[in-house]
Amino acid sequence: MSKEEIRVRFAPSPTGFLHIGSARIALFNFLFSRKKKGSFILRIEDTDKERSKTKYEEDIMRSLKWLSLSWDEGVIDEEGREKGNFGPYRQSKRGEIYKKYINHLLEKNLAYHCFCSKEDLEKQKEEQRKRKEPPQYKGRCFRLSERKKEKMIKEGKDFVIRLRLPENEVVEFEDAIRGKVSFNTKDIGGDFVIAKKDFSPLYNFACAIDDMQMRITHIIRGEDHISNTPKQILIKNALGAPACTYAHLPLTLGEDKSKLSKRHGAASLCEYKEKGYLPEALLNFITLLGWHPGGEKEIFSLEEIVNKFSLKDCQKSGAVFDIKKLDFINGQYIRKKDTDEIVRMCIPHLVKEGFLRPSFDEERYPPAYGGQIPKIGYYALKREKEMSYGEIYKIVSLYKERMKNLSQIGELADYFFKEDISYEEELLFWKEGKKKETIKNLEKVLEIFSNIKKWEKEEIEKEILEEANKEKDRGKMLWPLRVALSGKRASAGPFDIAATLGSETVKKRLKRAINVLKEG
RNA sequence: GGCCCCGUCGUCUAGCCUGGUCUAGGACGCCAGGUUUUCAUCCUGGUAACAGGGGUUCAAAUCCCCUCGGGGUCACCA
Repeated sequence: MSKEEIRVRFAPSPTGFLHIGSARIALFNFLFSRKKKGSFILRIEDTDKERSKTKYEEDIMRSLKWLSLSWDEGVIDEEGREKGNFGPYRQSKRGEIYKKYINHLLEKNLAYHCFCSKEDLEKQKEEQRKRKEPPQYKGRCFRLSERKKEKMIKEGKDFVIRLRLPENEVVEFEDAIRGKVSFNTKDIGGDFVIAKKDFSPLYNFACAIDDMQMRITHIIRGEDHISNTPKQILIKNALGAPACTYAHLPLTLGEDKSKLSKRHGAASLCEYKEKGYLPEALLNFITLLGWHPGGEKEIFSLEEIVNKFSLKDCQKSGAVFDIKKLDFINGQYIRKKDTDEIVRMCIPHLVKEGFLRPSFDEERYPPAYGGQIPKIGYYALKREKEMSYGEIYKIVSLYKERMKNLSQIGELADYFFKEDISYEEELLFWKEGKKKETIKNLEKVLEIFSNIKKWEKEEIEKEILEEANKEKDRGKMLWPLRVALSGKRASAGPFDIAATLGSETVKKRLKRAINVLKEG
């Protein structure tokens, strides 16, 4: 490791699924490290034993991998393996390291035991509030005599460890996005707690120690950490650690402009994955949330983004997450992507919705999302027939240009996967079309279909169009045909549907539509 | 409330540092028209913003100040 090496970290706490907002923070760290040819480290901040869960840790890693944000150091897999020379990379495994530094600070008299009870502290704060002073712990226990302190520890009295702060000092740091930011020590709550009685560290302490010990050069994180920064700097200063650069990214906001959270609907990454958003599209979209390279291009590959990336081009104000734009970008990516891949990605959605059942050995080919779907047969449950990969391919390609996300395939193309379709009788009428005329036209179409030799789109189109063009308004024939086949107000084109559906089903649906009209 | 951060179309943003080229550009959305049997796509056009007020200056979205507005944060959580 050379001295100049840029080192950044993403340090989530596994207390929930990976969120769009945190994914964005991870992304910016990743981009910066790649741009600077530095290292990207994944550290798990699991000091909160109550709320940290392995399943969340797994979700975080899986989501990052899904987005192809790979990391060079840190916790690398679900089995708990790690990679890198500055581990452990889970805070829960770093107890000894923290203890060492706490003792060091205690010895140097830069930290001290505090025996004040919660009630005591509450009282102190209350008095300060009355005097209109900023509430802060001014170091009452710092002045305790050595003898008294020893005695209280021996008696087993509860205590915490506090960091001794310089009074009325300005802490200043350089923020790559905002420039100079400064705080006065009197405004940060006084001598704050760095560890509990059992020497287990609190967030700011663990974080500062880790960043120092892991030689992080650039701390890129959300704006909500801006007020933690002076505390962490104070800790590092007490330990004589070198300063590093900070970059506080603006927050990702919900529609109400508050910090994005669960209550703003689908917030976890896996939900977007399940809805059929492409990782490249999501990545492209969240990159644009608070970053812009200038120019008018908006669709970028990860590689292009890395090349153009700069913290200077980051926005200072928060960005509202707009699903409409994500949909647009996702649609662009779906259209651009290889059809085979889109088909393979759509199949799990069709399986999930009960349209298809793999007729191969599921044990051998688990149809997991994103996994490789074999190009062999499926069983269409609602049509009670086998369906080849080729058929499914045809259907999906009809919708490739129409989908905003892959999970729409089921509701959009359901009539290909169901034997019986239903619809309102009136839907069959074109404009002010009459029932009699519609029946006549459908019967005509049925007759043409019965005489078609080659059941191919071109042939069907030629024959039908020839007849339909006899009318001034060919919709009179084409609209009822399309509705009879799809049952929908909006669908793919009638010739595509007919060709894909096959002559038997087409004729059956036409006859049924005619009957519906005659009986209705 | 204290402290901190921020403020260009409804949304994401370009422009701001290094005032004039800005009657403020692009994208999403929305609206209209064209293509299409329908829907979607695609094409064309339109809609809409410098938070407000003071300075500085020949000239301010751009520099300074104030006000207002929004957000973040104030734990023995992270």
